[in-house]
Amino acid sequence: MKITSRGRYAVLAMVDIAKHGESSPCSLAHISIRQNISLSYLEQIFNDLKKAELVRSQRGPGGGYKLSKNSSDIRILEIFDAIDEKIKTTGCGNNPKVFCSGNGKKCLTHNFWEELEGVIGNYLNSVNLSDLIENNAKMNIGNELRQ
Amino acid sequence: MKITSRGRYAVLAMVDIAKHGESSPCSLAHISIRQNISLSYLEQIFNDLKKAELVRSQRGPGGGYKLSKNSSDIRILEIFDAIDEKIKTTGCGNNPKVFCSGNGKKCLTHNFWEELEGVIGNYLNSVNLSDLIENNAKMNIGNELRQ
DNA sequence: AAATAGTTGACTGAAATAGTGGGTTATTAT
DNA sequence: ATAATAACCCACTATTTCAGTCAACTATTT
Repeated sequence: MKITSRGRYAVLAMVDIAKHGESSPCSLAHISIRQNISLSYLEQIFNDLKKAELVRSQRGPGGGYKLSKNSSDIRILEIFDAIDEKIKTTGCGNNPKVFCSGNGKKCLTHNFWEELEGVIGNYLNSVNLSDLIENNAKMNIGNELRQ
Repeated sequence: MKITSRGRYAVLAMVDIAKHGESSPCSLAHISIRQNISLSYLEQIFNDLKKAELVRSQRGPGGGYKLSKNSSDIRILEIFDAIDEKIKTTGCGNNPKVFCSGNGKKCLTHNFWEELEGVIGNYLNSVNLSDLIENNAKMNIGNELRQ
């Protein structure tokens, strides 16, 4: 169970932009250098981020990308959705027609995996870009569940 | 971000055994049929589960695997650990020497990914096999975080 | 002795991941 | 105008991981 580089880069690049403020657009070339991410790879990722309208682009010299809304209004889950970083814990992908076992019935663990999916989704939805800049990242949430 | 078949199968097979009770050992052949999992694949998985002492084996006719402790004492996280299903959200694997950026410093998002790792780990640690049999799987935990 | 069932290790096909590379188009500054 | 910049777009590839197969061997029970 791991997060892809694509997912990590997307969030990292968005934080980079958010950190730079609203003043002028950030070029991918700069992000690439600052965060040590391949430029071409960034281009692919930002293609998706733009389609999802999380960023706006500006071409030409001095151009780059800006957030399309306030950093406190962009949740990490939105970024995941934008780049199609799926949270997929079940084997059947939750398609009711071809459930886990293939016989149309949920397997013994299906509900559990769905719950896990919910736990992860809720957390990703509870953190936004400005939280990450403050670097507190809601440090307390995980502990509420500790036994 | 997804769980491998290996991880899903391991938990599913363990639930299968737990469900069958303490009476007689479960053969992998039977689990294979009941849960629709390749036998050879199960063999590999149980090799690890045995090494981690989550199950005990009995060879020969009538043999198979039994849980090594009470089903309520086996947490899902233990199963993940046993088969080396890592929860790996950071890019650097949390090795302090080669942190995210390669320059020894944590990237802007490092702490966030670690927190996510904690959230997932806590959940997996809060559910045991007997919870899954009852199929309630602590249905309420995910909702505590919902906003 | 035969059947059962665990144990072990090597091997393979397919898919996903993580990039690379080259070229095109729009915009700005000189 | 023109040159520089930076977004945009598409095709391709190497590597790794995943999922599963196959074959041979060993221990135990009936």
